[in-house]
Amino acid sequence: MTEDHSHTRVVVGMSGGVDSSVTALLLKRQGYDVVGVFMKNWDDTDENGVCTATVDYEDVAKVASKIGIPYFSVNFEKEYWDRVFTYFLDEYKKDRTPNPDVICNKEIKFKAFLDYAKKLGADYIATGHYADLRRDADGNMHLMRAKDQNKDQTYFLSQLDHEQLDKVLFPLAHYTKPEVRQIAREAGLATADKKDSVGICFIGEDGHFREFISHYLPAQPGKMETLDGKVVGQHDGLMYYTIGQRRGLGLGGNRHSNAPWFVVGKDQSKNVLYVGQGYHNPALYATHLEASDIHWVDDVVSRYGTEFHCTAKFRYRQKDVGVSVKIDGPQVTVKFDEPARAITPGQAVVFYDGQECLGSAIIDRAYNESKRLQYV
RNA sequence: UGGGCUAUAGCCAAGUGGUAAGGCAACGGUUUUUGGUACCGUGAUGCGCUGGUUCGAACCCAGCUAGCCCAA
Repeated sequence: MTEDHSHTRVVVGMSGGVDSSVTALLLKRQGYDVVGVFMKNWDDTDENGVCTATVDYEDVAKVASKIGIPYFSVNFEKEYWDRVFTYFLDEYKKDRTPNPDVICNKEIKFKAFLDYAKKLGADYIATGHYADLRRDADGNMHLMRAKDQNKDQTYFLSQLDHEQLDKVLFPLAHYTKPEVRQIAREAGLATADKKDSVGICFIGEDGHFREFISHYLPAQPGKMETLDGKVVGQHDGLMYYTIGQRRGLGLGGNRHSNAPWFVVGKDQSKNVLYVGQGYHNPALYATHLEASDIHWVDDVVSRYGTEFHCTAKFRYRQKDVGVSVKIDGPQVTVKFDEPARAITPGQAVVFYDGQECLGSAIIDRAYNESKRLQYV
């Protein structure tokens, strides 16, 4: 039996990429009243007056026309600047490594955009995220990993709550990326073979990370030292480096070792970047961490109590590992079953119970047994 | 200014007469809705300089230059 969705309005966040294009297509085919909306969150007009968002919006127009849905764009530059970009800069000022996309989803795509869609009379919003949803017997929505485990994006959605998710559809939940592209090709969508976008939306894909931040924050060069205090080079500013980073140090091998160098710590008060050789450098391994800004999709405490075992990942596209969680008010302590590498302040620690994404917190500190690791 | 040692790509470093390994860095690419990581690819017509021996030298010889060590 096919349900009649013709009176259910879904506003699709269309980025001009293949994923959101197919999202709109699938919903249209299912008979929903689909409206495509392009979110403009950043003014990326370059010195030539060309704006890549314009190109993306043109792709949205082509796809929407092909599918046969109305479309338009909405501007969230102000909200994005205030809620995402300001946070982004504040974190870098603290020499931490923020994850703006997690906040963007929380504050813009599933808040500002959701509110906006409601005003348009939307029953749901939909995005091209690879994630799944499951409603339990009590009617509460749960965030689940996508069928395509390789593309699963629940990491970035981990700060949403079930009330937000109640109004969301993820049509790509059970499709793999290759299938999505195939659908797009068969439907003749202009974005079928468009390259996936990567990188922070406001920085672009060309890896101009340093140059970009230098426009907003003053860089303060200093020394690179080994943990035993030997000066081995100069750094361009602590904010440009993240824990576990290899490239960009410019340090070569020496008579003692030809192993690659990695960032193994920072000391903001001394403006020193600590570096060490070897991927498995002991200074990169932690046994537990402390995090704040805890956000649970559902009421985890009533389900598991304040102490429980689950799995977690500390960076996107990393396999999750077993952890013991202890919640203490606004703080959470996460102890790893096995030592974990490059636990970085500012990044999200995302919790899972099997296929379900429970929520996340933002990492503040990492420890190796009783010793706090010097990471900021 | 007596003796000894070493001088090979940005940094380490193989190679001791037959036509320049490898690692690190750097650069390019793949992966990736964060920054990264990982993976793949790219380097010396030349081995401190100048001569010599040899069919042929980074490798042998001489001189020079630089650095290190030991004696003073």
